[in-house]
Amino acid sequence: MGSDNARIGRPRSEQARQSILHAADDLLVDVGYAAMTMKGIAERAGVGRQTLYRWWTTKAEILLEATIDDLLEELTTPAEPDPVEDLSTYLRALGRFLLDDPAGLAYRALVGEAQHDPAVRDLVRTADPLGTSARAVLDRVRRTAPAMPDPALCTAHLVGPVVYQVLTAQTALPDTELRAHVTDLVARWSTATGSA
Amino acid sequence: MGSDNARIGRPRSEQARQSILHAADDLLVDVGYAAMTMKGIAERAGVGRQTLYRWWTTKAEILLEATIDDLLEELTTPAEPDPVEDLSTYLRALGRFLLDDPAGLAYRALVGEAQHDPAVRDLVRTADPLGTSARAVLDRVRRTAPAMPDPALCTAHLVGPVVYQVLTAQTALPDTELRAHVTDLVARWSTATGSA
DNA sequence: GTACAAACGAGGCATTAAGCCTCGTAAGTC
DNA sequence: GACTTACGAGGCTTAATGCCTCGTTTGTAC
Repeated sequence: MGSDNARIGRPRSEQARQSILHAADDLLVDVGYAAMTMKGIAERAGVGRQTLYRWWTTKAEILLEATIDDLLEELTTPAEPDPVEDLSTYLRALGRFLLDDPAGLAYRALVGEAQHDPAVRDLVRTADPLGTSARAVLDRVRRTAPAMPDPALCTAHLVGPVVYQVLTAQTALPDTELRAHVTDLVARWSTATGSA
Repeated sequence: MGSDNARIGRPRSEQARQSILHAADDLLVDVGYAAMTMKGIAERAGVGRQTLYRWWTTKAEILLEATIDDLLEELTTPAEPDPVEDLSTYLRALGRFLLDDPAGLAYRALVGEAQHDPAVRDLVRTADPLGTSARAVLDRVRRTAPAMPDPALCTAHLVGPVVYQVLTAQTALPDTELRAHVTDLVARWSTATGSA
């Protein structure tokens, strides 16, 4: 599908760009990722197909650009003094986001496509919107949790269960489980170590 | 793509079926999931395309059937007396499996496709091979961990971080992190409760 | 304001896979 | 040995991809 040549720049008209990104977003919600086509995006946006191919290589690229701002905004939760509360709030928001929000649907579709297409894998890994949002929360917690390891590992431990549950079961984890999970993590990160 | 009509039964010749399943498996490794086609599978297996459409609806269905046995076998780890050791061994095997094993590659591709196609989502959720394998290990641990909640939740907590890390970063979690994670889980499941 | 160049909408094109259809053939059953 | 069902082969319609060429518009240089 996608070749190697990367497009640089943007459409001349910012309004056209917004039309395209909105068209992609709407199409995803309307027909799903599989039935979403470059042709369909172009038609819904009222632009020529070549305009799409000029600035983007795949529908995944368009979709990521269309949703990344919403994604980062939705996953920015207010700081709370208690670390457990802070992280729980974040995970609750994450679960809701992945299940119900259009941008969450887009993120799931992109992670899915990343399993099929190496170019999309690199794209999502580089943007890493979920990791970025998690890092923001984890940085707040770090003051009270000196034993926190590498942020990437923390992120995986923190969000892994939630993401796994949504990807495989289309379900959110119950609140009590979320709290227990976060409590364990904070305890381990606060004291010297939690294992052998 | 996939309609609603479910195929029942199998090819008349078991040998033909094996050829098809092997062809699907090989094709996945050779060209990746995206470039894998029904046409390609049929040609490599030396069967007519209609034979594929007669018994399966999508390449995902073929792939799942082709790899589910390997998958369950690879993720069956020997019992160990210490629960922490038992679960750690399982998670280590899971990480290796998802990263390196052809059946692990297939599982990732299927989870990816499940984000695009509701039919595949149901298919994978019903088969739930990873959940099945995790349950086997968790059942062994249950004796020493009376406070374990719903197996589905336990599975999400146990394997979530590992799966997330592989899906998003194509990386395994380090051994020390795995142990710390498992230690926390076992501690919580052993005592009355780990949260408020 | 006029000239120029780049991007644009439109749509034609070759290529390819999906999924259905119909052939004639090869198995298994009674 | 007749009947039935699956089979391989491949033709077909439809539709998306990604490239191409047409005018035409639009923003900039003079």
